[in-house]
Amino acid sequence: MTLKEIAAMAGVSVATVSYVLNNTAQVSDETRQKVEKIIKETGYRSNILAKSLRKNESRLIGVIVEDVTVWHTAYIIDGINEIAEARGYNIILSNLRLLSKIESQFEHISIFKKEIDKVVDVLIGMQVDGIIYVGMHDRKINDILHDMKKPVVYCYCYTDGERSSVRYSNEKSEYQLTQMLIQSGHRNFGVIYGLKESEPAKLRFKGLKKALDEADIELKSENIVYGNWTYKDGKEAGKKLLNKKDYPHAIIAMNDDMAVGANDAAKELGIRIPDDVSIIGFDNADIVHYVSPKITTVDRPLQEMGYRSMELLLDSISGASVGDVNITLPCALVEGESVKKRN
Amino acid sequence: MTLKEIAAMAGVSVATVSYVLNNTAQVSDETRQKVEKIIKETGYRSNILAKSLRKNESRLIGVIVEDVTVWHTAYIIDGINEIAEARGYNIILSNLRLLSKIESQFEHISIFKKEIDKVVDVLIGMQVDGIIYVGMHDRKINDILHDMKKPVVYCYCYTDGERSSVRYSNEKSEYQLTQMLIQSGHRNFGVIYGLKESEPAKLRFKGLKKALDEADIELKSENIVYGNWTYKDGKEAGKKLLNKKDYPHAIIAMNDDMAVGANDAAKELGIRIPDDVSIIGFDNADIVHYVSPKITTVDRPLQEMGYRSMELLLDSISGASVGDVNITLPCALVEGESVKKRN
DNA sequence: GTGAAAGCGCTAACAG
DNA sequence: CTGTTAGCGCTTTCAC
Repeated sequence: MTLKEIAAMAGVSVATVSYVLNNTAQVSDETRQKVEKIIKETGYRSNILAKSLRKNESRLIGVIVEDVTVWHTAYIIDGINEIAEARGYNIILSNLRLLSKIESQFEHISIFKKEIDKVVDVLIGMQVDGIIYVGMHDRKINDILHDMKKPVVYCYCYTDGERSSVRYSNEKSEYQLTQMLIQSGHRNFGVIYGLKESEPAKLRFKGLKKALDEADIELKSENIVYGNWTYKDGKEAGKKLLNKKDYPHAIIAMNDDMAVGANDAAKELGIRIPDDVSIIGFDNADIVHYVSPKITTVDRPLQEMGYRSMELLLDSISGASVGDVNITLPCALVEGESVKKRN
Repeated sequence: MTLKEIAAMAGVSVATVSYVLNNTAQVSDETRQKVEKIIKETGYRSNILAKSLRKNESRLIGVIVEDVTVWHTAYIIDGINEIAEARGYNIILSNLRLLSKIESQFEHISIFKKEIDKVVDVLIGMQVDGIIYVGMHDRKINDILHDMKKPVVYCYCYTDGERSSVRYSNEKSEYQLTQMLIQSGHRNFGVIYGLKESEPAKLRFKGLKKALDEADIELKSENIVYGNWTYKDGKEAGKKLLNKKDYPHAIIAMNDDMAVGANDAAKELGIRIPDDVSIIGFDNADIVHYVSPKITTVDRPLQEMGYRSMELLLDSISGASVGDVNITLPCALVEGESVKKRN
């Protein structure tokens, strides 16, 4: 079914049908009804490709995700999608599948420039109005889309230069969690640090250190143990921290997996959580709701990051905003049962 | 940049540029190099929209997912994506976001026919070559896309009528798990059933019953307890099953969340897993790798379901296959530490 | 109010 | 080997 056929059936010109369809000119009631009837009967749907070509705007957004199976990605896509639906945009999803391609050496992402270029080529070929790039780790990356003339927003990562980005606050969230522990009466701290070189780990440390410093609390260097974000490392770290006489009474694990590991370590050592030791995590992973006691943690605003990314992009597309905007959204405390008030 | 401009710069006709670009006619080396040079210099990318319009094929696949945040969805998308990339197709993702819209009353999905129609309208308008519909629960649904003339594949759900589908085997997998328990020497069984009306639950029950019947093992009706797939329900069910003298020595939980709940129930009752009681789950959820002991379970071939769905669809598009094909893929046993061999 | 016609960027006869 | 040209389905100016 094409416009032309509808026009023929209705005995009017293609222009008139187009007017009716888009409400773009005055059409007599009689004609309008005639045309609408035929459209309904035939189930005609206009060809968006042709329309886009003619109007030189696709209402298509390219979403490049580093890996769709990294669980935060789905929630960000969900957020992007909601705004897209409301504003009449469609999403082309490009999945780089970095996880299976590079395994753990994600820092060498620049190697994948070629693959990304390929994806971008297609997206631009599809005439997308803009691109959102969703990272699989929160970190700074090279502006992979540097030669993109159209608006770009980085989400769950960021880049140098004139590019907008949407992230969550690592530093502030860990700062607040730590403050909460301090206010609960804790003074003797242990830290289970994430991957030493990782940016979120550094930022989270900065946040907790700030809170401790402000309260004049010393953090002994032997009470800082490093792990690689995994349950296993968390358990080992927990044992190191807790298997000594003067073990810390509050453990800040930089993510939930490690917090859960430490929790299990405590159990094995016969140390009660939260009565003997309080533990907090980060991320609000599913797992914290299954373990006992539930681990107190912090929830990243994933869906919200999707909303904001899309809004930023659309503003940029419509010209409502220019230049780069860097948004850092707050995380929300999720209270579990792993923190004890001491007084 | 358009073909026309490139042609002008190279001093040839648009046809020639098109020939070079698509390798669709013999072009002299001299001309080819001249054109290629300009293309490279200008970074020209052909307009896929225009090409699709002209060729009347979009190489676009519509993927409708009931909810992208239901975790299996991401893996299926990943699988679809991999094939798409290899075969030169692009994915338009439509996310119905049913989870937030209907919460638990997903059986009333027909209400959402209107929303789905809207999505399909857009997809057809985009001239997609076919559609894959990814369910959030494994079940039979009305053929929501009944008036689609183009190929459709249902994934993680199915429908009546001439539609292809790709699923995993509930019945056979539970059958095999149960056989494994029987071979390990178990004879006294308990079942933690999922939502009574749910299809996977019924199928899984059918599978386990078949294995028990074949081995002439009786399943006492008081040893069947129902839950709603949640950790909490699993824990309650576990208590019911285990808090009596002659408790079963092997518990078949119909999913991992409930298995983990039952595992915790056992712990609270001082019953050792797997020494006193063996437990199995279903789904290979993340959680089973965190708990102690690791729960033996079964992994659904999610990525593979994505592959097969896409392959089926592409075969149908190319005319390589006609009629509906219904594929049921096997699950893979994931051995944990929750099953004891008794002899 | 309505229609004729140009043209968005591209492909593919067809002619030379 | 290369160019001319029609036309994919649509919007939009301009005329009537």
